[in-house]
Amino acid sequence: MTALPVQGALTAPAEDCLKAIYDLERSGQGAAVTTNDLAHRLDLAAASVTGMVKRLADQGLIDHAPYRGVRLTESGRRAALRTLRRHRVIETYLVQVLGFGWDRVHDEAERLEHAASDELVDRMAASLGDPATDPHGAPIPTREGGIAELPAARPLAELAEGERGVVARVEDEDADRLRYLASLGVVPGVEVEVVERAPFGGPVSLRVAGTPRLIGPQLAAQVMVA
Amino acid sequence: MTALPVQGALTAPAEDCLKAIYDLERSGQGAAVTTNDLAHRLDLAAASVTGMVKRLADQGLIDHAPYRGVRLTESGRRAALRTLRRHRVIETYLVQVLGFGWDRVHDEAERLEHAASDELVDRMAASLGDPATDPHGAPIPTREGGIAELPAARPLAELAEGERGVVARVEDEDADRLRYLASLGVVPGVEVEVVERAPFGGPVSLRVAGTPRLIGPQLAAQVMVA
DNA sequence: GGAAAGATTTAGTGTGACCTAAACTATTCT
DNA sequence: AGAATAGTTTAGGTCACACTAAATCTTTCC
Repeated sequence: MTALPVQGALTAPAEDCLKAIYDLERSGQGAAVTTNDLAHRLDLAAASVTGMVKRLADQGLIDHAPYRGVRLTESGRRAALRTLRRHRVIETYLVQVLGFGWDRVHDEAERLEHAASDELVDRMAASLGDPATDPHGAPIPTREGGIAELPAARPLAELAEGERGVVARVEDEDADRLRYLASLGVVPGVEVEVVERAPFGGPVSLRVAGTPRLIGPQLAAQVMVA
Repeated sequence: MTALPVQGALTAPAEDCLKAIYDLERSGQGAAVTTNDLAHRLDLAAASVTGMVKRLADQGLIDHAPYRGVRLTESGRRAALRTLRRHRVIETYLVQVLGFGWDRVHDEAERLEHAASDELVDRMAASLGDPATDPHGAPIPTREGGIAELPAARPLAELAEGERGVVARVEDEDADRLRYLASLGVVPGVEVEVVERAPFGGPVSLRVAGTPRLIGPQLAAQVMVA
């Protein structure tokens, strides 16, 4: 496209790629992010990622060691955080001000984040009282490019029987799964208690704010509790 | 980019082109819109317009008679009005809810209109009480694709000495000119009276809500009064 | 009516972003 | 260590969107 990005000149695919790298660097501890990981995450052919990576490296946003992986540079990290801030502020605004469903905001924000100016995002944030987290419980980077460490939390899937905690965030972008979790009452802030865990990564039986629920292992891995 | 358009699959440049055609069809009465007009309006080389026109014609959005010009089809008109609605709702929202200046919203809306879903736009419109016009006084197309006729109004530049009226809209997209007009108090709704007109399209001396002002001929041509 | 002027289209380039298929590198397994 | 496997890059193709330069069509003006 060429649909033209707001200003500093990054294209939407480039911003998406940086965001994905940022995210994968966070989860995979310290290891360089591989082409394959990115391809899966972005739903692209690996060869396409190689091309994007080359462009980003040319712009000094990432370091690329061929066949070895990719790492954000300082300026790449800043760009990623700027996009992440946009995304999360927009999500929060859509939910809190415009009444979008928790599970519906992701795609909308995914598009708007590439079109909204920093000023717009700052105004949205200000009108929300500069919230620290988005509706899924993820921290919102500040205007200045800082970001709170993810509050310590373990996946629900790893809690032992009898343990209890409060849902800190839900790390999922799939609307169906989010909707399903929301329908069970599993949203940031509610208290959960693990009643029983099937072995070998089976389903988890729990109490969500008192009522008994059963959720599968994949889902349980996305729900972070503190 | 290919920054990816919201859904039905039109790209941002394509939407911009349709909007421009719609607009030019309105102003030039009945005549087909020429490649050159579009090139000027969109700030592109004429050859680039020919290419875009070909793509739009292939999709049945316009009829193109080579060397003769272009006309919107029914479906092209609908697409143009959808984009126009997005644009004007977004502008209105930015001004009324987020406190943007009247003169600053255009560029922001220009980008957002290609990323915002119909649902988002409808929610914005609803939260504004489904306004009929945008901050510049231009009518906002409805959800259903209708649009009010532009209220009858003449350019300020054509009023005779002694005539008075109310500013209906300001047909300009240039932020500097809008800011200047706003600084003179020339915004939709205010009463103006022509005190004196220099001949041969010279400046116009007027009273804006009582206070004397002087504005040049180009600007006066953009200010529509009823 | 024909030639100059002006508008429009065609031809040929370049870039970003995607793809598949083939070549290559690194790792892992015996 | 060498071969199979898995992951990565290169090669080559496509499409949308821009450009300039060259052809072509229309109109307008004697």
